[in-house]
Amino acid sequence: MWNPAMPLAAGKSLGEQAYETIRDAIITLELAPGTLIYENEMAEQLGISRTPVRDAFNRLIAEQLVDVLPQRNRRVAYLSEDKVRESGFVRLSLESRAFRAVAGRWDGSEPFRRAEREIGLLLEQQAEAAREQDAVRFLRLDEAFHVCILGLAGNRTLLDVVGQMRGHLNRVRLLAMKELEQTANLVQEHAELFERLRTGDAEAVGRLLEAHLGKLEEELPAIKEKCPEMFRN
Amino acid sequence: MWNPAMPLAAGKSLGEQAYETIRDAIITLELAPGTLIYENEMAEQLGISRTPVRDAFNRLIAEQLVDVLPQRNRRVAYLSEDKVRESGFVRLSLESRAFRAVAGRWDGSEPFRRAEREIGLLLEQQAEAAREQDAVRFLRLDEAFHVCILGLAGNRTLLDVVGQMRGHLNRVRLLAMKELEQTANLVQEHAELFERLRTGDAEAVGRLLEAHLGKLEEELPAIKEKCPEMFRN
DNA sequence: ATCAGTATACCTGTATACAAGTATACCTGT
DNA sequence: ACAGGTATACTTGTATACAGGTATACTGAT
Repeated sequence: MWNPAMPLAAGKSLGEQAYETIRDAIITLELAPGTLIYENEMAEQLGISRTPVRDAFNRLIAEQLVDVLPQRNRRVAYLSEDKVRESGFVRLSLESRAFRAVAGRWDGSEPFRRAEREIGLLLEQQAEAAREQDAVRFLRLDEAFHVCILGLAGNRTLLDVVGQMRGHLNRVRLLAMKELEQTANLVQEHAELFERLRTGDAEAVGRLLEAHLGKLEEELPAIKEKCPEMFRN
Repeated sequence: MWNPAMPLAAGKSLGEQAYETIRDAIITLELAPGTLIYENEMAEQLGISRTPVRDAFNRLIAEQLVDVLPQRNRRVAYLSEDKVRESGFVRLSLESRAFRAVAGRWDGSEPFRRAEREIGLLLEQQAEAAREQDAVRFLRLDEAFHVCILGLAGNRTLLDVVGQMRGHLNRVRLLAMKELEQTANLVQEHAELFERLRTGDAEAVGRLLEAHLGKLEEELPAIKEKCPEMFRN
C-alpha cells in the first residue's frame, strides 16, 4: 500500500491538492496498479474529509487512471498492453505532426531562442538524472522537454491531449527505466532531436521521434514479463 | 436561459444523469455559450441536491465545456475560433489516420458486414434529417456514422479522444447547419466516403475526409459574423 | 452628488449526516 | 461438516449544514 502521511501543498483547494497528490502517487507507482482505494481511507491519510477526495477520484476516473468496478469500488487502473499501444498511437500521430511543424518554423525569433536556452538546461539535467538512475526525475524532465517543444506549435488542445496520453504511458515508461536501465540512450536521442529541430530538418525529426517513442512498445514484452502483477491483459 | 424542468432518466446515478442532461443542453445550444450556471439553481431545476450537480459540473469543466472564472463562478464555455482550429487539427490528424487504416482492412468479414448494414441505415436517416432541417438529429446521426467507422479501427482510446474533440466542434457545427443550411452536401460526402471505404481506396478516403472535416473552418468566419455573442476571441 | 465604509446576499469549498446496496462473517439447522 | 439465512460492517451516493470569500447595495459623511 501507501502509508506516508502526505503533506498537502498550499494555495489551492483541498480537492485540487488531493488530486495532484494522488495522481502523483499513481504515476510514480507508489500507489501500485490494482490497488483498491477508498474515499474514507484516503481522506484520513490526507487529513481531510471525503468530499475533496471524492472530487479527486472523479477526475482520476475521467482520466482513466482509476477504474470503477461493477460494485462501484475504485481501483488504481492496471497497466495494459492495449492501452499502451492505443495511447502510443495517438501520441505519436499528434506529436510527430506537431514536431515537424515546429521544425519547419524554427528561426532566431524570441520564443525559439528562449526554448533553446531552456532545452539546453533540460538536457544537462536529464544527463544528470540518468547518471544517478533517478527514473522519476528523469521522466519529469523528459516531459518538460516534450512540452517545451509542443508549446511552440501553438496548439493548447493538442498539448492537453498529449498530456493525457502521457499519463497512461508514463507508468510503463517508469517501469522500463527502473527495470531495464536504458536512460542514457534517451538523452542522446533528445539531443539529436533537438539538433534536427534547430536546423529545421523536419523529415529527420519525424523519423527520430517515431523511433524515440516507438521504443516503449518494443520493451513492453520484457516489462510485462518482469512485473506481470501490474498488468491486466 | 433554460427553464424547462428536465426529466432525469432512470437506472444511473443522479450525478451521471445530471451530467448527461446538462451536457446535452450545452451541446445543443439550449444552454447558450457564456451563460453563468450555478449549482443551486441547476439543482433546483433538476429537483436534486447540489452534490450530484457539482459532480456534473466538474466533469464538464474537465471537458472544457464549462469554464471556471477567476471568482470561481462557472460559465458555459464560449465558442472560440482557436478552439475550433485546434480541435479540428487534432480530430483530423487522428480520424484521417484511422479511416485510412480501416479502408486498408475492409473485407467481407462479419464486423465489416455489420458496419455496412448500419451505415446504410444511417445514411437514409441522415437524408431524412437533412430534408426536415433537423440539425440536432442530423448531428447525432453524423456522430454515429463516424463512430461506427472508427470503431472498426479497434482503438478505444482514439475513439474517446475524437469524441472529446467533437464535443468542442459540435456546437459550431450545429450553428453552421442552423444558420447556413447546407446539410444536403454532407450526406453526399458521407455516401462517397463510405463507398471509398468499402472499395479500400485509402488515398481517396484521406482526401475526402480532409475536405469533409475542413469545411467547418471555411464556414467559421460566416458563423462568427452571424452569432458574435457566442464567441470569445 | 460622490465617495467610503459597512452590511448583506450569494456562491462555492468543505465537512458531516444519512440512505441504500453489497459482501462478509457468523450462526443455526440438517 | 456443510448449506442457508440473517446480521453486521463497509462502501459509495446523496443531502444538508457550515465556513470563507466576493460582489453588491445601502448608508452616512464630506
